Amino acid sequence: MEEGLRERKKRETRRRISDMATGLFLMRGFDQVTVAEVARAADVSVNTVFNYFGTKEDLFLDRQADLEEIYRGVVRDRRPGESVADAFRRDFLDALDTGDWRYGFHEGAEVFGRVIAESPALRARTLEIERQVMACVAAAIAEETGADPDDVRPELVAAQILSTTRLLSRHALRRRAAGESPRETEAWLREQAEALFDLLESGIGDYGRRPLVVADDGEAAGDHEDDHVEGDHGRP
Amino acid sequence: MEEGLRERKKRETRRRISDMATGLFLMRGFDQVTVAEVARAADVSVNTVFNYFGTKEDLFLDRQADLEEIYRGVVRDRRPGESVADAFRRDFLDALDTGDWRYGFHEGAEVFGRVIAESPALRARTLEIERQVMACVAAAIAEETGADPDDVRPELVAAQILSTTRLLSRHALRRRAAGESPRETEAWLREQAEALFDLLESGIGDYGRRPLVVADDGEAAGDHEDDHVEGDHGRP
DNA sequence: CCACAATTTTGGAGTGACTGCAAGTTGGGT
DNA sequence: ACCCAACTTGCAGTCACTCCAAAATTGTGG
Repeated sequence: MEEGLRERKKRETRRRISDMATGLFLMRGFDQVTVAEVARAADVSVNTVFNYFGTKEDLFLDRQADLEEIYRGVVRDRRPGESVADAFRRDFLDALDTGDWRYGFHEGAEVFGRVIAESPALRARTLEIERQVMACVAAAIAEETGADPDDVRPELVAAQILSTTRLLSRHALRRRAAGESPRETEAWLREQAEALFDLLESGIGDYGRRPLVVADDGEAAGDHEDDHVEGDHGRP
Repeated sequence: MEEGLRERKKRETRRRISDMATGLFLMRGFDQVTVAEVARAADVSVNTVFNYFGTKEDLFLDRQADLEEIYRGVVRDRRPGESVADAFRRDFLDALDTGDWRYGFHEGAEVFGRVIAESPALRARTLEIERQVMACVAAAIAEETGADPDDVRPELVAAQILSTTRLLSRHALRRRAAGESPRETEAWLREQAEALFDLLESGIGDYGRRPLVVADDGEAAGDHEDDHVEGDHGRP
């Protein structure tokens, strides 16, 4: 059985709902659009929406599976001589070249990012997805290197690499949102990616080290800078 | 003005609500307790609960400000000769000695952890808090080292260090939940903390590196456990 | 073409978090 | 005693989400 009418209609309905939802969210913001509206736009009932998507957030963020598959590939298909960190560095720079969506460089990524940034619910879901992707990458690394089940290092490596790429993506979005041109942002990203991955690979063990002996006249690396701490105890 | 009756009552009410809520959540789980129940237990109206706490999750997770203050101190008060990573390693091991709550080693942490793990809403909020704490630590590092506002390294260092401690805490909770004794878990933690911080400080650049030359005969491709950097993960 | 079963869709009636508003109630200063 | 401000409360409403049973639709065998 290649594909019955039933399967096709289901796929189409799902696609229609997802597209309508994405369009509305991009246009008016996540919190300003109700699920009922999405349902009406897609010409289905609210219950049908929840039949296809577990939560409202899933209407907007439904690429987790793809992401996991891609990252698994990055780990699995790394080249001879490449470490895991090397492979991700290359993948990041490749994605930068091709404008791939996986790190948020695709066309319209700024709008996408803004919508997420403006909605607490979407931010939360994004973090949860990142966590699960991290676990997935850790599992891939563990399997690939044949690490002991009790070995925590695969998780550490995954966390550190993905922290790095996430940091780069976030800053790229912020810069684009602040009006920087794509060219500038890309150049900045390329430079920073090299710097951060270098730091990542060689270790942060010396970062911010206090000088053992206090020079009485000049100031050595990483010194005082105490005006007053800007108190930000507030809750969100 | 020292403290009027009004202030005292407010403080007491807030405390009563928080305590009642925590007690109920620990006993029956977060999702099994409604805000209305908390309100009834604290002898206030539902609106009053939301007057003190912005969301239901905040009833359970209200230590973010404390956490930020502590971590700021760890960065600011690191000793001569200590790097940021060193300071956090020391803080982690100190907390392990004193059974401090900040990394989840305090009495009853398992129940606490289980309640969080079982509620998607609480998990999400936890991630958001971790993100904000990370930003706070990054800011502290940037200020302390006098880093350029465009320098991304403080954020990277903060992310990596906190990823490490989070990883350790999470595994500790899982082990305790799986029935391991406090003594065993503590010993495991001490060992792993040293190993992970060592890896963190010296860099993960070689982790999982594929061999450059492939022996052509047989199957020496690269799915054996000898293709990752050696390191002892001797367990007790 | 006609049952008949399996699956999908839908409406309706909840639940629970959270908001806004207008009316109490209380504490502090005069 | 009086008043203002802050705090509390009840009430009505929105919205995401769930449960359930009744249609509507599709696939299958006669």
